[in-house]
Amino acid sequence: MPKTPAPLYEQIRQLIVAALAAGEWRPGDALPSEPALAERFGASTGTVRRALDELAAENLVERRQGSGTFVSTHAEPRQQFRFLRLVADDEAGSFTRELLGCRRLRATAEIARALGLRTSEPVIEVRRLLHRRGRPVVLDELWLPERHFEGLTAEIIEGHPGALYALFEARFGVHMVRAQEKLRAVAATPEAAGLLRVPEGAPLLSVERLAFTYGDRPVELRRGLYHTGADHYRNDLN
Amino acid sequence: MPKTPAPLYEQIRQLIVAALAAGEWRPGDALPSEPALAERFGASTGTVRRALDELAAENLVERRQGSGTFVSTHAEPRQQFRFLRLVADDEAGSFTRELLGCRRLRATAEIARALGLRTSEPVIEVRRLLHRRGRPVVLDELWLPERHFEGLTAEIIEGHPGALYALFEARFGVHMVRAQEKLRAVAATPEAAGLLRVPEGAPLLSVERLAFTYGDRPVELRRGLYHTGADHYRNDLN
DNA sequence: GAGTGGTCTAGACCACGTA
DNA sequence: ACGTGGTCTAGACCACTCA
Repeated sequence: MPKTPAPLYEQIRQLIVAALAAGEWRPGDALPSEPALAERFGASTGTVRRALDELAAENLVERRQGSGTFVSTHAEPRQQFRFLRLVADDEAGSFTRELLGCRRLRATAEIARALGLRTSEPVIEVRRLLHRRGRPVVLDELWLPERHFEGLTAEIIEGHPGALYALFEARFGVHMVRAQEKLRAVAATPEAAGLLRVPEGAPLLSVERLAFTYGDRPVELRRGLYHTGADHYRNDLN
Repeated sequence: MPKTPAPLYEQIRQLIVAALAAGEWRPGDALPSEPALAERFGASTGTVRRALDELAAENLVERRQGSGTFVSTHAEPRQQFRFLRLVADDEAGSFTRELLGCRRLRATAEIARALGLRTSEPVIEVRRLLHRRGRPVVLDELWLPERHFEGLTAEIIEGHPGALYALFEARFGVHMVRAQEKLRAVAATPEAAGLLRVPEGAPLLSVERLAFTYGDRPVELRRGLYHTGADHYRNDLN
């Protein structure tokens, strides 16, 4: 039985993703208008429109009536904490960052497997704290393949005012598209307890995140320890 | 400045939701065909189609090519554990249920607030365990407004083979549409520790869920304690 | 074969943002 | 005033399901 080819709007969607991955349009840029894209792909505007709507639903592009269709960017205020689901119980207060360290090391087996690297390939490790109302609530450790983040240092991170993902985008051309998280409750190690100012062994929410760029390529492994005393992780199911 | 009226497809969407809430079509039923609905609402099939597509995206209906559009039901195998995000680290093994109790009581202030009841209105409390590979992994406590679940007893729960939400749907006509969860890491109380067979004070994942039926009416408050030793809570972000 | 949803098109008109 | 995306329509044809 001959397999039905993917519908035209899906093919066009994939072509646009490929163009995004190739950097034809950068985050924040406007895409060509619907008629222009329809011309380029030899389809009707309705079909192109469908492809763009799918991309908008995936948060790869953002549509603005009267203005155009734009490549999503983490630099935008609304996207700032797009992947951070921790909210204060009273919904108030924002985060401040404290960088703990940034160093180069060789991937452990676990990190290599997650990121699709060979063991002992170089990765960059970043550690930091997030505070809310002066109290530490999140201890983040993240690992990045060095080949995509060459030259990342503590100074660069400290010198950037926005979110980490905005920095990655602006400086290394790596845009995070989606992520997968695994949550567990764990007991605070002595080190984590000290940094988060909780008793040793206190329950913490462990959030292991694998983040992907265009084309489902994993480019960041992150492990967060959340102190859920006055904050909680919010999730909407449907 | 005169506010633009909601687009036609959105008005139609809301009319269909109202019909679902009124029970015009029950879970599992087929909706009328697109041309029939277009006739009923005085719109083109394209517009009705858009309304149905939105409802399908919200999981209120399910579309089956060649067959029709059907009201979603938790009785269907794929929907069985639609809201349960706990998966085994090795992705294998399924759950078995053990009912611990079912009793009638008066709503505490917290339960009343969450469910939009007056304090001390009657609610039904259900407690149960979920096991995987013979080990207890989830301790659930849930509270339901009695006025929507009149006559619910342990016998009824034990006599029903499928998921709780399928039972609620079949017996009480209450279909759960979406839910909101708040996650925290907590220390096991003596009782929870005993039931989940972990040491007292061991870290557990607390999952507080508020579930809604058609029209965003909250009809269930649930608190789960998950033992995340060999399982984790999975969440996909985009 | 009849009926359903899925794809694709062409075109009209509207609402919005920008200049 | 112009160009953008948003809504709505009408109709052709395809793919799938089921009797």
